[in-house]
Amino acid sequence: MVKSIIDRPRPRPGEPEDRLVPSPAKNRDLIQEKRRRIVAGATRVFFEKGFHRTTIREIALASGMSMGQLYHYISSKDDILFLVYEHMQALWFDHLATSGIEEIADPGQRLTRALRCTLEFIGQHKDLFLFIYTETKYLDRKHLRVVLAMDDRNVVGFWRRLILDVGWAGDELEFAANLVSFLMVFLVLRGWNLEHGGRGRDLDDLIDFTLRGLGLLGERSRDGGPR
Amino acid sequence: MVKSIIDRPRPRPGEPEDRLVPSPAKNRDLIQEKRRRIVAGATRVFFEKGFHRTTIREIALASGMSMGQLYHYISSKDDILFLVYEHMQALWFDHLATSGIEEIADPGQRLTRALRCTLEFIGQHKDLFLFIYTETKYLDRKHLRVVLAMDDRNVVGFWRRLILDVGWAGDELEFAANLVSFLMVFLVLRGWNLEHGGRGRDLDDLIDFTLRGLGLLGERSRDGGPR
Amino acid sequence: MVKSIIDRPRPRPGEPEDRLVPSPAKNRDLIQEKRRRIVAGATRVFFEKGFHRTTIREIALASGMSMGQLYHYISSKDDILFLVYEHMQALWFDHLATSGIEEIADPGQRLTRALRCTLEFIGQHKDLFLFIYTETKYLDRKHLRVVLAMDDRNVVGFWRRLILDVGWAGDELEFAANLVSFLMVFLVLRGWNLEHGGRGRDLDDLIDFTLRGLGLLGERSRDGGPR
Amino acid sequence: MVKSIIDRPRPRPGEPEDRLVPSPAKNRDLIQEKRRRIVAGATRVFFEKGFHRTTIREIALASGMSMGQLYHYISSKDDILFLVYEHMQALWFDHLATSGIEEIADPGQRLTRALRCTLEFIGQHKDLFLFIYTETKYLDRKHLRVVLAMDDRNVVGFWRRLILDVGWAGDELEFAANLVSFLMVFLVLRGWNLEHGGRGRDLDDLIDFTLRGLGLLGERSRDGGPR
DNA sequence: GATGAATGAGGCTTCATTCAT
DNA sequence: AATGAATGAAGCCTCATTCAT
Repeated sequence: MVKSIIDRPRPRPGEPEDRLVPSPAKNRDLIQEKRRRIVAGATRVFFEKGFHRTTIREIALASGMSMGQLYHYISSKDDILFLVYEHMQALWFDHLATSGIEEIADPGQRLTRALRCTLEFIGQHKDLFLFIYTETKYLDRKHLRVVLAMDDRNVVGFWRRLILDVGWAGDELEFAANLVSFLMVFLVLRGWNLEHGGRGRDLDDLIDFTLRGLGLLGERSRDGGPR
Repeated sequence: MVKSIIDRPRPRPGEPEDRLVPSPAKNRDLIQEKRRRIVAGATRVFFEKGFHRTTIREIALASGMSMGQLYHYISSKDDILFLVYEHMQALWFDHLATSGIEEIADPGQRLTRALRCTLEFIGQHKDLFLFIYTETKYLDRKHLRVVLAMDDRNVVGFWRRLILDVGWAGDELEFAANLVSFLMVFLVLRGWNLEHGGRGRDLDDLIDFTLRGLGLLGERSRDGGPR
Repeated sequence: MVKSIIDRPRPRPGEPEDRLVPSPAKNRDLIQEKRRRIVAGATRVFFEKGFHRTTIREIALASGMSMGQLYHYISSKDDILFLVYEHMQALWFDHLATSGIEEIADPGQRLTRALRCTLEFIGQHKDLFLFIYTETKYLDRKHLRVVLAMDDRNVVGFWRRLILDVGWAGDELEFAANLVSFLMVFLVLRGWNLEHGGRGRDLDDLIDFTLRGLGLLGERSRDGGPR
Repeated sequence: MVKSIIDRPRPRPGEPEDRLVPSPAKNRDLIQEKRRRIVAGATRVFFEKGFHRTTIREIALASGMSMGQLYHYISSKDDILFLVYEHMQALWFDHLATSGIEEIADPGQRLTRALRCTLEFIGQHKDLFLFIYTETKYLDRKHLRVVLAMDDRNVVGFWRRLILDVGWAGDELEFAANLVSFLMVFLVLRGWNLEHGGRGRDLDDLIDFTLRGLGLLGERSRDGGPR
């Protein structure tokens, strides 16, 4: 069961990534290493100027590569957006994998913990999420299809399983899993006008709201509930 | 009190819009009329290709204007994005104003009605909201500042007042109002993977979830609650 | 002889100006009045932004006219440049005419006085001269020909006559008259790096230099010479 | 002392030119070579139509480059104007450097020789000087500041030193150096109405006039004087 | 005579991608 | 495998002039 919750999607040879982000390079490890640098460099500039306003030249510079080299490991600007997305998911899964969620026996507590764990992670990568959630739609059709599938399988799927465990069923499961997935980025996407209060509270409040919305927390109170 | 809930923000002479979207044209009515056409034309093409991929030439064509004429009534591509945003808010306020919300005496029922009313409106303008919520960040700093202020005052402010009426207070009010505002676009932003089920249910489910999350609905049940 | 020195060139009906700057308007006085306003408005904006960077719209605004009205009294942007030039010459001649130069019997003193008088005038209209001496070349061929002819007849001609009176002759006369004409704008065209010293001296120094260059002042000394 | 008179200002790495005319190109030699071609091509078309009426496309064509390539080596149209200016100064200094001026021991003869040498040079590059002296003012503030500084340092500075050597001093030095600098372009800027006479004479006449104006030539005579 | 909205060609600049070295 | 120079199609915006009212 553990495996079914956190199932980090590493692309394997011959798998989607290869078809989506083709490269003439032979050495698979080198490709991985270079792409890591590309993602690292690209995000840095993307966060400042957004996807459209960032030029390939700037990405190459930030990645410490020449433009020729860059195009040796990717084949279009869109590819980079896709790699960033993939990178985000990998990071998230790694975070979850080391959080001990899987060892929690009680479904309610496991869900609560997953929420907190995810929110903490997102809070640590605000820029990344802000970026992804506003730029993803600009992927070309080909990449977009895959990203949406990844999101449904990995992210929504993750919540689907956890919610299923607390006893949900039917059509509403799909609804609930998507909604939770959506709520997780609330603080980041709306963060700008929540600056005033105690940061810590927001996180608890959001978890409470989510659980209560799901009907897992009786009445409004920040002290009670299965944590 | 009625007035304080729905307070449609029409720009007056000398008001923000004039400074933000300057035009050499003298006739204010003509400006309004032409800008209406620009917004209508622009949204049509924006929905298809997104802001960045849409050219000014296409906008002019879709608006039935020459490029020169277009630039007689706006002064940059960003202006158009801003006008679209403004248009959305005006539409929303008009919708609320004719919905009879203000006549509902009970605060809980009024909130519920406002939620439904807003969701219906957003549902009728999916393209518009999908577009706005992913492109707004690309406004230049000048326009962005105003848009965020408008959102806080008009949209968040609307929920703030309604939530206040049901007995909330303190820091959480801000949190709650923003969260509700955020939830309203859930169906639109995530709509793509909720296609399967009965469409009608989603709306009710989201209202329930929201009210329950706010602690205004006792237990999970799709039959109960103040509708 | 007096007349031959200062011969203010007022265009008469059917004269050059009419052919060069056509207008459908009938009332000659009205044309004059409107054009005065155009020149006044245009120079104001020209001085700030230069000819090319100033738009017709700005000129209309600065002249307190509509664009339609503007084009009723001129027929191209170049026309305005031409009118400005003409205006400058008219101003200069008026200045000379009221300076009493003509009454000075001694040719040397008359020349000296004319130099000073011109320099003072130019000093009072720095912007105008700076503008004219860098933009004139942008006149279209038709206007340019006339402007050059006017300059040769009125400005160079003015110096030609004065220099002739002090006893010059031959080919050198042409050379000298042109050179003096050229020297008069030195302070304005180069003024920027002569800011330090006493402004008053520059004027005297330039007169001395000119007279000495012409061989009309024995040795270098700012005290001697026919003033 | 020799060195202090003709000090051709070649831009070095990290020097002004780099900041003023940025380029993404790496190879410095290639930049030099390409810019040489740009200047050569640009001047050819500038001379015909002036700066404002010449399009970037025409410059690219005349330089034998694509527009993309052109913008690889400059970053705005103004840059080109600046490069032309710089080119003119480099040419002039080269001309002076090979003229043997520095070997002339007598200050008066050295000055006279410098005047002639400069006039000959200007005469050989009429178009260039005519162009530069009427377009410089259209440089944007950033470039203009540098151009004026260059002129003051290189051109005016050159005359300043020569005049100093013949025994001038004080405030008048500045005045005299600027005036001489100004007089050098007289023939070019006014050339159009000196076409008739013997061309050769003009040059001598101007030198005489200048020296006499400076008080270095006793009386008016075209035979005497230190040549 | 007056108004100012409308035209539309053309200006400068950018940049993802390719390819010779 | 690596480099970075080269391409050229668009992109956004301007503005002198005309013309319907």
